[in-house]
Amino acid sequence: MVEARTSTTKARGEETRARIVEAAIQTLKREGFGGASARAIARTGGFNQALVFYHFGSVRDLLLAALDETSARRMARYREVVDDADDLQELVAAATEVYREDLASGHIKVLAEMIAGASSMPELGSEIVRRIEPWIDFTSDAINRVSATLPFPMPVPPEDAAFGIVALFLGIELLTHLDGDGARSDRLFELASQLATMAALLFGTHAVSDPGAE
Amino acid sequence: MVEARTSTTKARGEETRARIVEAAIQTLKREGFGGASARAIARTGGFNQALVFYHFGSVRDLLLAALDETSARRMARYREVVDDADDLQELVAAATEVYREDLASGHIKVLAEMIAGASSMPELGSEIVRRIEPWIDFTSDAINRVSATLPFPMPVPPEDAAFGIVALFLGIELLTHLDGDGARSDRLFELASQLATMAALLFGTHAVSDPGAE
DNA sequence: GTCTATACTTGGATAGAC
DNA sequence: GTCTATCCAAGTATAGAC
Repeated sequence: MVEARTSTTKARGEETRARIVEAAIQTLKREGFGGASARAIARTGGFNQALVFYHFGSVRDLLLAALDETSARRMARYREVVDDADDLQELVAAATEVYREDLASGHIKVLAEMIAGASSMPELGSEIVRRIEPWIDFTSDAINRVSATLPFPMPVPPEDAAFGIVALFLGIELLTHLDGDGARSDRLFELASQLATMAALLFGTHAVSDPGAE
Repeated sequence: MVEARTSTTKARGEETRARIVEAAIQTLKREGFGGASARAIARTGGFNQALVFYHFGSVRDLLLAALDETSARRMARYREVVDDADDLQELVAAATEVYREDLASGHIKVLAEMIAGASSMPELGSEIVRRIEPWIDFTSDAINRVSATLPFPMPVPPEDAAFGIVALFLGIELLTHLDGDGARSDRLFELASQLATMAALLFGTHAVSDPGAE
């Protein structure tokens, strides 16, 4: 069979593809949407500029592939951490942990750059919308799950709260990477954690499943 | 005196300057940071591309001037509306009103594009930080003022809350202009308003100035 | 699949005429 | 102060050699 040779070639191609995507993510993180040209990405990854077009057809499509990749990676990680959170306090703690990782991984930065960049690239907006929906759904599900442990019905529709939280994460990312100072966002998460604890003390969490509250 | 002729020339220059700044704001709104080239801005305003460099020296400096202009305009308007708000409900109502205007005026869009664009333009970040500080201070002051009317001490430091609110506005702007659908952000503001009303019913506002609470 | 070379386009910026 | 013409740098994308 010719498969042996073909699959080796294919494997090399896939490897290169991955290197290009990784370089695109790094470049988006460090130089933003405007700095993420085929040339800049190739410089970052140490490969030839023409490879971008061979493997992805256009810079636009490479950037979307980069967003898909970082999005998939982070979604896996968020699920890991957030699915373990059974009440509001744990959920806030999980969100804090995972957000700190994101400052390093650059996922939210990549997302924010792509969203802002969409204004100057036709047909990009709708592609990005499709890629954000899963995050709003994910957040919404997490809120739903936790709200079931509250002693009173959630005063806000989970979908709206989810939209707000995703927006907040994006905004914090924009501001935090602007002055390179993470102190203010750290304090904000710290604060959220304290408020969650306070809410737990005031109202008692697990009230639904805790017979003592009845 | 030569002043008569000079002042006329100067006036024409100032007028053109204003036209260029206005065109820059429009272009930033519609085509984003990446689309706001000297040529695109000149097309929007119907003037010559070289004027950008004569009046502002560089595109970068024009964009900063545009941010200054829209920022000053919106700050004046925000003060007008927010300074009238004496309690939490009124403050939320004022914020909602003014945010709806911003969707049209494009101020937050311009700000968000500039922040994201800063990653790909050296030395831009620190200039923008300077221009955001007043907004955080303004928000912080408003929170301070309103928190004095609460029957209990604010459980969150106003500066941190202000940072969070500015971030939230930025994030909402990014998401809202992405799919061109303002329904979700509308619901979010609606929700904030309901929560403020709920808080007022539960705890009673104006408790500090209301002798009945003592 | 990867590289070099190159065609073509757009953008920042300046010189010099008006 | 404004316009035309132009230079130069950087970017997208493709052709064709390896």
